Amino acid sequence: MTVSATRPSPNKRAGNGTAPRIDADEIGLDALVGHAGYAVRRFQIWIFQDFIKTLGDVDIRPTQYSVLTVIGANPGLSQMVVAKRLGIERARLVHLLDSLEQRKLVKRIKSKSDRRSHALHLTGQGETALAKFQRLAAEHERHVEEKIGKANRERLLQILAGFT
Amino acid sequence: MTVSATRPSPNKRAGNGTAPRIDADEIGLDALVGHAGYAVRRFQIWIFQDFIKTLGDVDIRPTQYSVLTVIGANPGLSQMVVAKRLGIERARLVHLLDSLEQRKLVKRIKSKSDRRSHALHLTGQGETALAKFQRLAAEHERHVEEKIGKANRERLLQILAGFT
DNA sequence: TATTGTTATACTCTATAACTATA
DNA sequence: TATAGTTATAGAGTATAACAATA
Repeated sequence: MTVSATRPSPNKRAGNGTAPRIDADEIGLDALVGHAGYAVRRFQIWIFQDFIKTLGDVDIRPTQYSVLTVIGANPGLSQMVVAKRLGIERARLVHLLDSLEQRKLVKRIKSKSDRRSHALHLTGQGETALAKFQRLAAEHERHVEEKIGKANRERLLQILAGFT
Repeated sequence: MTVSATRPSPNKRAGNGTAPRIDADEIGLDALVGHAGYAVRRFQIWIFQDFIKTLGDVDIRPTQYSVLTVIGANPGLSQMVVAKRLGIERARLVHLLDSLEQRKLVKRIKSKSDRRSHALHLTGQGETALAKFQRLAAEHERHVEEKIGKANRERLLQILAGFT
C-alpha cells in the first residue's frame, strides 16, 4: 500500500487536549488515499443515494430494481437461482418478493415439475412498471456520467465487468 | 441507459410454472449490464470481504481502520470533525470509539479550549498496532491488484479520487 | 440559542439456524 | 438425506430525535 506519511501542517496540529481550528474538509486524509476500498465505498454510497433519490417517486430501491430486472429478463426462475445470482440471501429474497408481490409487480407460480419451488414472473402491471423504472434508472445513469465523466464511466464498467 | 433487450434462449425459458433447468451463473443478466451502481456494489462487497478476511487476525474492519488512520495522521481532532470527514454519523462514532478505547488503541482527551469536545489520539499501543494494520491493508491492496490488474486499480483510484 | 458528545429507537441489511414440504 | 421456501433471531450499519454540558 502507498499510505503516504503523515503531513500535519503546523496550523492543523493540536497539542495535548487542545481543540484545533479545523474544518472537516481540511483534514489531511493522505493516509487513506491509495486505498481502493475507501474510494469505492464512498462512491458506492453516492451512487446508491442518487439512485434512491432518482427513483424516489416510484419507491424502488437498488435491490428491488435488480430483482425485477432479472425476473423480467428471465421469467420462470426459482427463488434460489435469483438469490444466488444476485448475491442475496434466500431468506432476504423472501421478504423482498413479499413486498413486490403485495405491490402486484411480481407473482409466484407453483412449479409443477418441482413442487417445492416457485417460478417467478412479472405481472402485466409489473412489466409496465419496470419499463418506467428503467427509464428512471437511465436518468440516474446520466447523473453518474455527469459526476465522473462519460469516458470514465465506460472505463469503470469495463474494469468491473467481472463482478456483475 | 443501455439495458439490452431480453434475450431468453429457448432452453432457459420456463413455461407457466415449469421449473427450468438452469444454474445461477447461466442467467442472462444482460439487463443489469451497463448499470454502474450494480457493478460498483458487487465490487465493493468483494473488496470489503477481502479486507475483513485479510485483517481478520487483528479483528479490524474497514470503518475501524479508517478511523484509526485518520486519527493517527491528524492527532487531536474532535469526534465531530472525524465523523463529518469520514461520512459517519457522530452517534455511531461514539460506539466505534468506545470499542477502540476499550482495546487501548485510542484515547479521548478532554479539550481545554472547548470543554464540550474531546481531542482524539492514538495510544502508544495504538500507533504500533496501526503500523501492523497498515501492513495488512497493503497486503489486501495487493489482492485488489491481482483481481483487477495493477493498471486498472490505478485508473480506478484516479476516476474515484473525488470521492475520498 | 447552538454545538459536542451521548443515549435511545427504528429501520435496513447481513448471517445463521431451524422448520415444512417436498425431492 | 438433501433441497426450496419460510420463519426467526442476532449483529452491523444508517437515520433520527432528544438530552446534558458547554459555548
